[in-house]
Amino acid sequence: MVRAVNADEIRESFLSFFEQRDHRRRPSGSLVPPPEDQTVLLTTAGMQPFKPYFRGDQAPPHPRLTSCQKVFRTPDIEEVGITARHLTFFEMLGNFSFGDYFKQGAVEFALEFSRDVLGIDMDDVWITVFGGDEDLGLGPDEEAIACWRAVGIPEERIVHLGRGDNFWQAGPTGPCGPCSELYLDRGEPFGGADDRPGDDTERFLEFWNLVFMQYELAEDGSLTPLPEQNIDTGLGLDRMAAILQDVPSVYETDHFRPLVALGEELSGRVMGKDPAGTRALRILADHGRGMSFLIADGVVPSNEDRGYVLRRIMRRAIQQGRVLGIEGPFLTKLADRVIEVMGHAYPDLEASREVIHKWAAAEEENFGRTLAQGERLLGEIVDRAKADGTSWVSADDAFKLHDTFGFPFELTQEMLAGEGLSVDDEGFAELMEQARRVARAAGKAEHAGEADHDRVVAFARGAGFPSRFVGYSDTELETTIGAVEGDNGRLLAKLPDSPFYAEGGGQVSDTGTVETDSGRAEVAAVFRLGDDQAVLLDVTEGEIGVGQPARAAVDRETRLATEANHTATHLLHAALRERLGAHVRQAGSYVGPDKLRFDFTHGERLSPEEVADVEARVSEWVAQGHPVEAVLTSKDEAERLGAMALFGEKYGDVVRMVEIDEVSRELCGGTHVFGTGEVGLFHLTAETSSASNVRRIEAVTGREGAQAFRAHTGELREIASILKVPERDAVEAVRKLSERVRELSKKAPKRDDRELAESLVAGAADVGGLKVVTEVVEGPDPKELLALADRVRQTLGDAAVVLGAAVEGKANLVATFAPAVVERGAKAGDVIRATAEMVGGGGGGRDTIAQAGGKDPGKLPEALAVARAAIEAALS
RNA sequence: GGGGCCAUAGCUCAGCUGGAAGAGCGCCGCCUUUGCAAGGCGGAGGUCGCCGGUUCGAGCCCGGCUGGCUCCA
Repeated sequence: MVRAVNADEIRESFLSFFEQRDHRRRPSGSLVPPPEDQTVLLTTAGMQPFKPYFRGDQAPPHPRLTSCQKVFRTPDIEEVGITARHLTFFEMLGNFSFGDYFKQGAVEFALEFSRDVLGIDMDDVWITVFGGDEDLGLGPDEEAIACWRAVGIPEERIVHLGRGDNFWQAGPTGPCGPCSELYLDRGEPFGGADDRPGDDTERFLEFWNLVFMQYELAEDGSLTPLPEQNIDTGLGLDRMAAILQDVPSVYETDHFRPLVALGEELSGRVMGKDPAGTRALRILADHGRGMSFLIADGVVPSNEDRGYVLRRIMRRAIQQGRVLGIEGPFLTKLADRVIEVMGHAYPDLEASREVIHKWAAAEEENFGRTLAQGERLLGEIVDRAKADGTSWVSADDAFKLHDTFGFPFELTQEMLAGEGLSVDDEGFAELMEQARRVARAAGKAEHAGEADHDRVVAFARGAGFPSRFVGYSDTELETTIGAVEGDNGRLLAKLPDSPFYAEGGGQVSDTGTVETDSGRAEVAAVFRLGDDQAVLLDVTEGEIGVGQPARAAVDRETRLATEANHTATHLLHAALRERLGAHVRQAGSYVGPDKLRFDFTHGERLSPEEVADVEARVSEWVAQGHPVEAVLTSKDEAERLGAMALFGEKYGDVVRMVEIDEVSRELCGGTHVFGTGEVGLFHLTAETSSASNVRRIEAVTGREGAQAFRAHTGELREIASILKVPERDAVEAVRKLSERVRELSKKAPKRDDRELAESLVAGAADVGGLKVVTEVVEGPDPKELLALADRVRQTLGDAAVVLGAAVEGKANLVATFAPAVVERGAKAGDVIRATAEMVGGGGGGRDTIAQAGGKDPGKLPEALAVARAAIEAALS
C-alpha cells in the first residue's frame, strides 16, 4: 500500500476528485427518506435522495453529482460482527450522471480514482460484469467489457455474473440496468487459488459498484431503453478504509477502533480473543453508530417501522453488552464515542447529543423492565419444568417469551443452560419463520392505490406541460383546461395555473370549483406529482373540454380553516419543544379544515399540567398576533436560522420556510394564515399515542374551536344549574357532592340484623347433633344475606345455615356450613344447587359457603324445604 | 400492514371450573432501639381501565372501546 489513509481523508479525496471533474458535491440526505418515497423505510443506497432525478420527475441541479451518503441496511443484520465487512450503518461514496457520461466515463473515473488517488495496484483488481440473462433477453454486457478492456483490464480478470449479482433494479418495475463491480484480490492467504469474485469468500473484496441505468422494466418483464442513460455508483467508505489501512476487517479502521476500544475498556475483553466476545464488541461498535445516526435524523425507538429498526439495534447492543459482562447502562457512553469520531463530519450528530442520550437512556431502562419481566416468567417456566421433572422447555414457551414479552431467545437459552435445562431451538426457528411468513403475506395486500397513481402520472406526463401551483397567493383565477381524460364518470384535468393545494406535508388537498362557459365541476381530488399536479373533477353541470378558458376557485372557507389549523400546528410544535424539550420532533401530522393532528416524539404521556401549559402557550401566541410569512431561501440559510426541518429533508437548493415572527421557523410547503390571530380559539381535544415514544395531539381552532367552547360552556351551565350553584362553583360543588356520596355510602347504616339473627338462632332445628337453619327472611340484599347467615352460623357453632330472600323480583339464596357439617357429608355447594333449582336458577360455591339465585321468589319456601331435606338426608 | 399479550391498592403482581377482592413492597400510627437499619402490632388506601352482553350471580366468560407492552413486515 502506498500510504495509510484515514477514512475522513478517503471521503474528502473522493468528493474532491469528482468535484474537480465537474460533479457537484451534495451533502448526505437524511437516513429517513422523504415522505413522498414510501418504498423504503430507510435510506439504503447513495442514489436514493436522487431518485426524482433518475426517474425524471425533477431536473437535477447539475448533470453530474457526487455525495457521501449515510445508509442503513438491515437484511444482513445477523452477519454483523461475524464477518469482517458487514455493517448496518455505513457511508456510501458515489458519483452520479444524469444523461451525461455513461459506461466509458464511469469506468474511467473508477479506474483513475482507484489507481491514482487511492494508489491501488490495478493488477490486483478484478472486474465483474453482467453476463446476460434469458428472462431479460439480454446477452453479456459487451459494452462494459469493452470499456474495461479499453482501460487495460485483461480479459481473464473480467468475470461474468448473472442477474442476481450484476443486474440492478429498484423494484419489480422501473428503471434498471446491468452493473459492474470492482474487486480487490487480497491473495491466497484469504482464500483458495480457484476463488473468483462473487464467491462468498474473504479473498475478493468488493469495493465499488457501478450501475448502468439504461432500461425501463415493464410489468410484463419487457425492457425498453431509457431516453436518458444514467450512472449510479457506490463505494463503501469503511471497506475502502480497511483496504487502504491494510487491516483485516472494517472494525480495525480508524472509524471503528475507538468504538471497539470503548467496549474493551468497559468489559475488559479484547477483540480477536474469542469469537463471542469479538462478535459482541463489533456489534456494539456497529449498532452504536447506527443508533446515534438514526436518532440524530429524528428516529425514536418504537414498535413500528423505522423506530422498530432502531429499537432492534439498541436492544441487540444492550444484549451484547450483557454478553460482554458490562455492568450498568452504557449506550450513552457509546454514543459519545461515536460523536467523538464522527461529529466533525456530521455536525447534526454533535447537535443531537442530548436527544441521543435521552432516547438511549430511556430505551435501556425500558428494555430493563422487559428483561425483568421475562426473567420472572422464565423463572416460572423453569420451576414448572423442575416440578415436572423434565429437562426440556418447549419451543412454544420460548417463542411466547420472545414474541409476546420481547425476551431475547439468546437469553432464554443462556438462562436455561444455567439451570441445566435445554430448549427446542429448531422448533423455535420454525415458529419464527412461520410468524415472518404470516406478516409478509399480510403486508402484500397493500399498494392498492398505486396503479391509480401510475395512471395519473402517465396522464400528467402526456399532457406535456407542468401545472404551476399559485394558490399561495391566489385562491381564484382565470386559467384554461390544459388537458382532460375521462376517469370513471369523472374527469382528470390539468390546469397550467392551479390555485388548488395538493395534499402534502400533512395538509389535505383543497376543495373548490372549476367553471367554463359550458360547464361546472367540483374538485374531487388534487394529486401531487412532485412539483406538478393534476386535479380530479366531478362535473356537475354541462361539459368541460380541453382548451376552454376556465375559472378555478378554491373553497375559501375550507381553505381558511385548514390554514388556521396549519399555523396552529406550527405553534403547537414550538410550544411542545419549549415545554417538553428539544427531543420533541414532528413524526407525522394531519391538517384539515376540521381539525389538526400532530404526532411527535416524546416518551411519556403528557401530564394535565403540561397539556394545560401547551394550550395556554399557543393561545398566548395567538392573542399576540404574530405575523406569519413564507420565505424562499437556501437550505443552508434556513438551517443557519435554526429552522426545523421535517423528517426526510427534501433536496433542492431553494426551500420554503414558514416563519411565525418571534415564535418558530419551519421548512414547510403548506399554506398558512397571515397572522396567528386568525387561528382564533385553540382547543386541545385529545392526547394519546400512535406508537411507543410517539404521542399524538388533536386540536381544533377557529370556528371548530368556538363550537367546542360553546358546547363545553353549555355543559358546564347545565351542570351548574342541576347543582343550583354559580358556574364558577360547579367544580367545588361536584367535588363536595362526590365526597358526600362516598361518606354516606360508607357510613350507610348497616341493617341491624341482630334481632333477626337471634330469632333465627332460636328457631334452629337439631339434626343428628348439628344445628340446622333453613328460613326465608325479609329484605336483605345478597351481601347482607351472607352476613346474616354468617352471624347465625357463628352463634350456633357447628351448624348448617341456608337462608333465602326475595329482592327485586329475584330470589337470593345463601348457604354456610360449619366444617363439622361438611365432615358429616353435607356440602353447601351441593345443597345450594338443589335448592336453587326450585326457584328457577342455579348456584354454587365451596363446601363451606355457597350462593345461588333464581327468578322465582314465590317458590322460596318450597326451595328451603328442599334444602332442609337435602341436609337431613346428608347428615343422617 | 399483520400477529401475541396486558390493564386488580401508590408500586410489582396473585386471584383455581364464575360464588365474601388478596400478597409483597411503599404509606400512616404505636411499640421496640442510644441512633440508624431492621423487627413487632395496628391502620388507611379499590369504580378490578370504560361501555355493553351472557348469568340467579362477572375481577374471571363474550363483544366493543380506550390505554399500554411486544414480535414480525
